[in-house]
Amino acid sequence: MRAGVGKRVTAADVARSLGLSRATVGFVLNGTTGQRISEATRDRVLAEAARLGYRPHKAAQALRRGSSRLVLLVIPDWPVDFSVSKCVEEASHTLEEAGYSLVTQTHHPVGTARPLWELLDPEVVVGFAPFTPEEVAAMQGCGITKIIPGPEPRPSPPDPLGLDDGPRLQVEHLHTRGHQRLGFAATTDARVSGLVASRLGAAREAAASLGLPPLVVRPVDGAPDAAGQAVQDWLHANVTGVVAYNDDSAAMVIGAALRGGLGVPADLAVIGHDDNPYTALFVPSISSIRIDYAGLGRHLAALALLAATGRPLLDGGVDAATAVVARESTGA
Amino acid sequence: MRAGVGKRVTAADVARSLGLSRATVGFVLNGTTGQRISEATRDRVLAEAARLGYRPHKAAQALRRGSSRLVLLVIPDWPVDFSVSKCVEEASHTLEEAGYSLVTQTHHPVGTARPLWELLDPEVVVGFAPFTPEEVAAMQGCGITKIIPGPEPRPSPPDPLGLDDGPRLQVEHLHTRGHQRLGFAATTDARVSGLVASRLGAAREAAASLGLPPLVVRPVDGAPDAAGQAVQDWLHANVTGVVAYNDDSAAMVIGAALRGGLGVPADLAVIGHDDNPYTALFVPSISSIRIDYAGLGRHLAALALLAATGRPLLDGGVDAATAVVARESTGA
DNA sequence: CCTCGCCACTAGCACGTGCAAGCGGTCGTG
DNA sequence: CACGACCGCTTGCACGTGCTAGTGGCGAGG
Repeated sequence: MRAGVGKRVTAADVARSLGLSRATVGFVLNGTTGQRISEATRDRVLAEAARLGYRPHKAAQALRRGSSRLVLLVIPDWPVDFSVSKCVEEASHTLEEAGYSLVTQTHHPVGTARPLWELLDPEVVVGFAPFTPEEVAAMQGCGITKIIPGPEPRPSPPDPLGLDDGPRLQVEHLHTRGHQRLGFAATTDARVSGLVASRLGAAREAAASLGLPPLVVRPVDGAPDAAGQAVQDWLHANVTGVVAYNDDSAAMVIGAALRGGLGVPADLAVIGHDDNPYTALFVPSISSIRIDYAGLGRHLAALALLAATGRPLLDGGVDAATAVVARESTGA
Repeated sequence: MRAGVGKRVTAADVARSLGLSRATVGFVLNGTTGQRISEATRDRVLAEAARLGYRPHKAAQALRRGSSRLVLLVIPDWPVDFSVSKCVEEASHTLEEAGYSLVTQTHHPVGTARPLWELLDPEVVVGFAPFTPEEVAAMQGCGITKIIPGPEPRPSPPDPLGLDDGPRLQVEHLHTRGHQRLGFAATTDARVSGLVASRLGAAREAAASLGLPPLVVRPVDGAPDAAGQAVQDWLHANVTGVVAYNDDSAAMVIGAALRGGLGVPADLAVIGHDDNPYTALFVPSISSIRIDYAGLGRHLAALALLAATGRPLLDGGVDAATAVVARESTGA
C-alpha cells in the first residue's frame, strides 16, 4: 500500500501510522546507540517502514548531519573507461557498506561544465590522477578539504595504487620470451603525460634490475607516421620487443610494423597495457596487462573512507592480481 | 576574507553582516520576482555575498524546494565511453544554463551497487537505452516519475535520439561502393539487444528502400568461432559487404576474414558503427559511422528540461552530423 | 487631519531529518 | 511504603533555504 505517486513517504508518516513519535522511528531506522527501543517496537517500525516504502530524504539527511556522505570520484578523460567501470563498481560497493555513496565525474580539462563538487558538496574527492593546484584551490573554496591524492607533489606512499607492477610485468614477460633489447612506445597525449612518465619509470627500473640495456623510448603518435618512424628506429637499434604505454600504443606499433612488412611477433614483439577488450580482436591479438580493477576500486574506497571517517578500513590491497595476458603479439 | 575553514557561510551570515534580514538576502540572491528591493540594497547584498564567499547549501535548497534540480544520466555498460563523454559534456553545459545539473552513472545490470537515483533523487532520469520494467518500477518507488525514454514500448516520437541514421548510412555507403548482397554482423550481448534490434531494423529499411536483397544476419560472438562461421555463411550467400552492429563486431568480422585467408575489403568489405578511436588503428583500418555526440548531448538535455519544467527548449537537433568515416575496410 | 496605497523590507513557517533532553511508568531495594 | 534506577518513549530544537504574509514608514489625496 504505497502512498500516492508524487507524495514522499516521510518518517513522520511511519510514526503516525503506528501511533508512535517520529523520534522513535528515527532511532530505529538509524540504529542510534544510547537509546533503548524494545524489540517489538523496533520490528513494528521496520515492518511499517517497509510496507509504506519509506526512503529517507537524502537532502534532509545531508542538511541535518552536515555531511552528504558522498564521495566524488573524478575520472580523467582517458579512453580506458571499460576498466574504470569495474573499478567504480567495486569502489561503490565498498563505500556503500560504510554508508557512503560514490558519484563519478569524467573530467574534461577544457570543459566548461561546472564541476560536480560545487553542487554535491561531497565529503571526499578522489581522483585517479593528481589535481592541479587550481582545482585544489577551487575545491577548498567550496569547503572541501579531503582530497585524494593530496596536493603534495608525490603521494606519501609512493604509488599508492600499485600501478607500477604492470610495466615490470611487461618487461619481464618480454625478457622471458628471450628479448634483450627493448623499446618503449610512448604517447604524446598531454592528458596522460604523468601516467606515461610513471609507467616508463617503472619499466626502466625493471629493465635495469634484469641487467637489460636501456629502453629505447619513442613516441608513436603526435606526428604523421610517428609509429612508422619509431619502428624503423627500433629495428636499427636491434630492438626486438616493445613495451607499449597502453594498448592503443601497442596497436599503433603493430599497425606500423605490419604496414612496413614486418612480422609480429616474428620481427617485433609488442605488449600493451590495460587489457582493453579490443586487444583480443586484433590480428595479431595483442598481449597486455590485466589490472585488478576490482581491487583498485576497493583500495580507492578504503582511502576515501579513511579520509572521511578517520578510521582505517582493512584493505585487501590491489596489486595481487595484476597479471600478463599473453596473446599472439608476443608469440602466444 | 573568507570565514574559517570548515564553517559554512550561510545567507544568515550575509544578512547579519549587513544588518538586514535573511529574507532580503534570499530575495536578492534568488532574483525573486514580485519583491521590491532597492538597487542600493541589492548591490550591497551581492557584494557582501561575494566577499564572504557565500555558496548556497545545495542540500538545504533541495530540501526546501523539494527538487534537486538534478538530472541523472544513466549510461549503459557499453564500451563507447570515448564518445559518450563528449555527449555528457555538452548535455551538462546545456542543463547548466537552465539551472540544472547533470550527474552520470554507468549502469551495470549485474551490479550490486545501489543506483544513484535512490540517493540523489533527481528530477529526471535519462537513459541512453530504455530501462527495464523493473528499473522503471524501482524509480517510481523512489518518487521519480520523469523517465526518458518513457516506459512505453516505443518512444512516442520514433527514434527520438536520431540514431537510426547510422545504419542507413552504413547500407548506403556499401551500396555506393558497389555491394549488392549485404550481411549484418550482430552481437549476442544481451545488454544491447534492444540497440541491436533497432540498428538492424534501420539497416533493413534502408536496404529495402534501395531495392537490395534482404540482409543476411549472423551473430559474430557468443559461440567459439561464431565470427568465422558468419564469414563462411556470408561467402556462400555471395555477400560482399557487411554492416556491423558496432566497431567491435566489425573488428571480429575482419579478424575472422583475415584468419580465413580472405582479403578485406577485396573479398569482404566491412563497416562498423560509432567511430571508436581504435578503428583507425586496425590493419586494415575500419570504416565507421561518426555520430554528432555533441548534438545528441544537447538534445538529451533539451528532453530532460522539457520533462522537468514542462517548457520546451529550442533544440538544434542531432542527426545533422551523423556521417560515414570511410577507411580501408571498405576500400578507402 | 485622516486614510489609503505603495515601497522596502521583516517575521516566520515549512521542508524532513538526527539527536539531546526530558518524562511517565515500572521494578528492585531499603 | 518511599525512593532511586532504569526502561521506553516523546518533546522539541536545529540544520539552511524559499517564500508567503505582514509591517512600519511615508507621501498623496480627500
